[in-house]
Amino acid sequence: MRKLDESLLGHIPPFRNLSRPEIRAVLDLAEPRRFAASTAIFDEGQFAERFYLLLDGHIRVIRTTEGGDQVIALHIVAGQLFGIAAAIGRDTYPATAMSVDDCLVLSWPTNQWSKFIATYDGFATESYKVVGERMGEMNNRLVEMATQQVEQRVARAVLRLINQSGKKIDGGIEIDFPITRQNLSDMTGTTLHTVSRLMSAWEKGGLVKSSRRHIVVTDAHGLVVLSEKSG
Amino acid sequence: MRKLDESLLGHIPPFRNLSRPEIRAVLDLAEPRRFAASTAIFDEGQFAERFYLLLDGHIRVIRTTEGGDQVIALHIVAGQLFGIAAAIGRDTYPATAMSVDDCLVLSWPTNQWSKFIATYDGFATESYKVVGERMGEMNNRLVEMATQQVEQRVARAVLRLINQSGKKIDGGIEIDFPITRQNLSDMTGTTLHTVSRLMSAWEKGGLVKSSRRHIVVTDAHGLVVLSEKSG
DNA sequence: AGAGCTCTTTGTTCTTCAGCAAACTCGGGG
DNA sequence: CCCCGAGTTTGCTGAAGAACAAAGAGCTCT
Repeated sequence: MRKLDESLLGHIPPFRNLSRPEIRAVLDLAEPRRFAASTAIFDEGQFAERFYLLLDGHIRVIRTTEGGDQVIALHIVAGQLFGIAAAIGRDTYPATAMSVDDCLVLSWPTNQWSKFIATYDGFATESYKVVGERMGEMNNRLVEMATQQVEQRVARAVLRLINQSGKKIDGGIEIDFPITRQNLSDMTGTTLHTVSRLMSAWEKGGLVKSSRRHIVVTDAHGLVVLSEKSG
Repeated sequence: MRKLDESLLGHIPPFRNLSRPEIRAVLDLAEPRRFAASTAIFDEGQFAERFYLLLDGHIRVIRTTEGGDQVIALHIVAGQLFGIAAAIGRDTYPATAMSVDDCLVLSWPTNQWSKFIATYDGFATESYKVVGERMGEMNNRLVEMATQQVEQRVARAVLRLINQSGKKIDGGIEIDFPITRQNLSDMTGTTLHTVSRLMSAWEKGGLVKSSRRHIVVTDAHGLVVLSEKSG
């Protein structure tokens, strides 16, 4: 296997403060791997053998209920750690990680976690910041779910997606990975039918443009206004 | 001020592995304080100057929306750390902490956090476990909010409360702190009216007994069955 | 090019639960 | 001891959105 290049990690927050030789050491322990779209990287409840860094692509973190309902807890974008059960004192993964598109990931054995934390300057801080951000996001979503109507929730979900991984194109901002109405409904606790109706209405109102598994927001401000409309 | 007794901390998880002199050192840095019922200990967004340990009483962690809606994110029971913004790389509190009943708390300056983590054996591990547990609980609630009906959600909320701080009395398990229908509705994203109706129905069905700000679960198993009823 | 997916749209019906309204009850403070 | 306020109950109405149903539209694989 070809050696991984050090420039891969140099600019990624948890590794930003590391010296060249340190990055080399980290990379030598890493296992790189490609996942095709819609592949499970690990499953909820599984023993957390490794922790991961997403280098390229998008990952969905999913929980499934006994009843078979799916809830998308969050999306991971390139440059983020995931599967870091160890960071929160767990030894199993709390949710399933599924590749959305083609993904390139690095992973390390979980037993290296405490070494990384102890050894590498800034790694602990940045990792816990990631935990904090995810917690904050979940918290916000909890509040939304408890207080907002479906239309507001879906609008916010779309806005969150374009903030996290929107790509500016002419005529708007596009979500740069495939996403279905069903996915959006799994993020907001509604049905694909309702999402479809909302999207149609928004499209008529000139807020978005969408095609199969693809969404472009043409009037982000309008969506924000909508998402703040008091129920 | 009278010196705090070492037995206070000896059995509390994050401090369990500490030696006598270490506990002494920790206690000497702590500021003990009593809060009357329904007092804010800190507010959402405020600079996280200190972190806390609840020695006695119950605390509600609350988020308030611009629209004035309240959402109860979680309850803290005696023996738990709270206000540990530092653990998740934040410098402000993500939510408001409000005493439910009379509370006795210890607190330390946040700048001691990293010292505690670095110095005291087991403190880091246990603290991150706490973060993990809360994250898990929030995650579960998110899934519930997205997939379950009101009755199931309220049933689960009550069950969670008796698990966390239920007291066995004859004839059932009581929630050992004051709680209103409004509170329960703030935990489940519904209205006090709906909760009231549910409680009345449950009382008729022999599942609970309740009076003003006080709930006793007389048939926990029945509630579990109810909470699992597929929507 | 066609078959067969998966994804999307749109219509109709039905349920759940929020909103509004008003009365009642408990408990504590003046 | 009575008043007042916080907490609770209950009835009624209406709206949001889920469920059910069915058809249409792109992609992809032979």
